[in-house]
Amino acid sequence: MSRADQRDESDCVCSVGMKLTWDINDPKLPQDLKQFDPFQEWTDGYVRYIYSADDKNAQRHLSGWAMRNTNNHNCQILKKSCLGVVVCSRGCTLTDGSRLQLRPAICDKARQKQQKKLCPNCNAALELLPCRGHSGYPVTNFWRVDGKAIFFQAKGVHDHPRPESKSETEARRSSVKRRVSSPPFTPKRRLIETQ
DNA sequence: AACTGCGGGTCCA
DNA sequence: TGGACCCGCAGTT
Repeated sequence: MSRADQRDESDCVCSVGMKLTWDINDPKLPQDLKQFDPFQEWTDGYVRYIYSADDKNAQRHLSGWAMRNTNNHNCQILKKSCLGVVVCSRGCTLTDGSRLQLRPAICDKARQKQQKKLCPNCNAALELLPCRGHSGYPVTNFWRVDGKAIFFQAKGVHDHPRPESKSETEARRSSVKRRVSSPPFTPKRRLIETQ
């Protein structure tokens, strides 16, 4: 195993991370790097990148996918696994012709609340499509800081649509808040957001 | 309130 | 032994 990385070495438009041979679990990672990868928000597949330790997005271990922290009992390597995407159970079509693809809440409790809400478009139930892209289990992302570099490795191919990016979700949340503007008691009409 | 990372702990192959 | 996952804690946004 672990030779899955050799796939497309041919079209070497590849990243810095893929030009080198390394694994996130290696005792020694490549040193004295002269070049880094630009941050990749939507990684997919069995890929590796090497970011600069100065890259803000890499520092925050960001991803477009909704990734939650996973305890791997290794304080050197941060591991995250994908939560999938929240869709309308009826698969309704939005006015722009697209489908609802909400970002699953990262916090367990918040996600349970989220799943009880209804589709903001057609009021059908929401459905969480779990990620099964890594041999039946969620896609995993690994982050490891070493020297002036942040090493990133992903395992698995997402088998579901993309959720809203984090920034999109935050933008929507704050716009809803602005519209409703802190309701003290609102017994009715709290199905969309906020609580 | 929700996000993020940590780490103790369980279950299972 | 390692991976998936649950849970609570704590600091941050």
